Amino acid sequence: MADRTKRRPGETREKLMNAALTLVGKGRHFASLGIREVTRQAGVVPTSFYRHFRSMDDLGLQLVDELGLVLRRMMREARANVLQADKLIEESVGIFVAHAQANRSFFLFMAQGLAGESRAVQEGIRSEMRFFASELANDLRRLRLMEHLSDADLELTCDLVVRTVAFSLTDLLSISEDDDYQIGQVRKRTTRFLQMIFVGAGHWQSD
Amino acid sequence: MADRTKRRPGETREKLMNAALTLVGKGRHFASLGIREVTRQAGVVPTSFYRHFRSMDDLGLQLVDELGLVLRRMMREARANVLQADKLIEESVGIFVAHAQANRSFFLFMAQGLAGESRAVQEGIRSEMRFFASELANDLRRLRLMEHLSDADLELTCDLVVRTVAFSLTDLLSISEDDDYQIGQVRKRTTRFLQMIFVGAGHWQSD
DNA sequence: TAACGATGTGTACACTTGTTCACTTATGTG
DNA sequence: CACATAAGTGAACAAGTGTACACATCGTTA
Repeated sequence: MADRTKRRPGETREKLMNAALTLVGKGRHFASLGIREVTRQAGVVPTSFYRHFRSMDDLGLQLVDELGLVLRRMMREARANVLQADKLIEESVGIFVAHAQANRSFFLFMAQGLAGESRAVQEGIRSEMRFFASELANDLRRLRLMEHLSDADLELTCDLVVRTVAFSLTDLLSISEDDDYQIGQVRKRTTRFLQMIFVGAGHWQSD
Repeated sequence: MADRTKRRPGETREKLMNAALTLVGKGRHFASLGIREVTRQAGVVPTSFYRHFRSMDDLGLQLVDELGLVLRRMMREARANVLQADKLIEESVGIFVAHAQANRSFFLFMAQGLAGESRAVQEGIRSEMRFFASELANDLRRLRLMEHLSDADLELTCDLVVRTVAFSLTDLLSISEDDDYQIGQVRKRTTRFLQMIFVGAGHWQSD
């Protein structure tokens, strides 16, 4: 009676995940969300939740998986657009900031999850970051950059870069979505951070 | 009838703050704590909460203030113990790790608050980190280190250092309290991060 | 077409939650 | 000492919570 149209499979599942993200985007913390709250936001009856998720933690885990996709899309774009090495850092940061703005709720969820309540979600996000760092290391090798570094030191550098960018994320998410001046400030600052790290890596002696 | 002893002023207030920290230490997220839950943990009747705090956010804010004291104590110890410049990084990281272990719940709360629910708590923690960074910059000036850097670039460097250490915090807090091997790994890794940053700062051209 | 499994719905129940109110008790100052 | 004020208490309430159960509906496959 309530629904007069046919159901697309997995529709409610998406609605629930989007609802959780929406609430996070509105400033709520994921750990404080309840099942009823999410289903209400999704326009779905509470019982439906259990058809798709065992618990809130479970939903969080599945969000981490989707977060992985977002990150991969971002990497692909960066690889396609960054051509010359001298603008590498600046452009990459630009792309990152753009993606963070476009998927605000997702990244908000990621930033929360790093120190979140569910150990599994925490580990999932950490794992995504490790993957990101190792991909970055591959790219640098491919571009014949930082060739004097040992594999371990290159990995160290990339880890530091990813952490720095992730922290900038929290800066970005704590300011207004359309405060272009402040966004520009964060971008400039992040760029300088990375430049300083790469200067350090450039003079690093692997011994 | 329930209490047979005299009351020390501010005792319940402390009990409540400690209760919140205890729960955070047990793996809960601060944003998901409720007033009743905290009072229960503190062994106090729910109504008492309102005698000291307006809301959970309020309690969070007051925790941030105490966090400030912890950080200041840590800085003082670092200043007293770090004598020669060549071991500066290693020893500072050691002191930091020791404090993080000794005040686990406090730092857990700090890590959570950075991407937390309350904007005010978030801003408070950020402000503590800024203060920490500027103190670090003062110390480096006093020790006649990094004299080739402009004030702005020195501040940039210190900010990056503090961020890196703060991120290591989340590594530290996600591993077991008494897994000495892993703790040593985090310490080594953090030390190398900072060394790389300072190599970068050492070769940085302020122009 | 018949039957089945996956998905969505409505109702119900036992708890927990935040907050209020009127009350007792302790503390410190005139 | 008396008294004002701060701190702690217990009962109560309306609202919200997670979860279970039985039932309805859809798409697919036999």
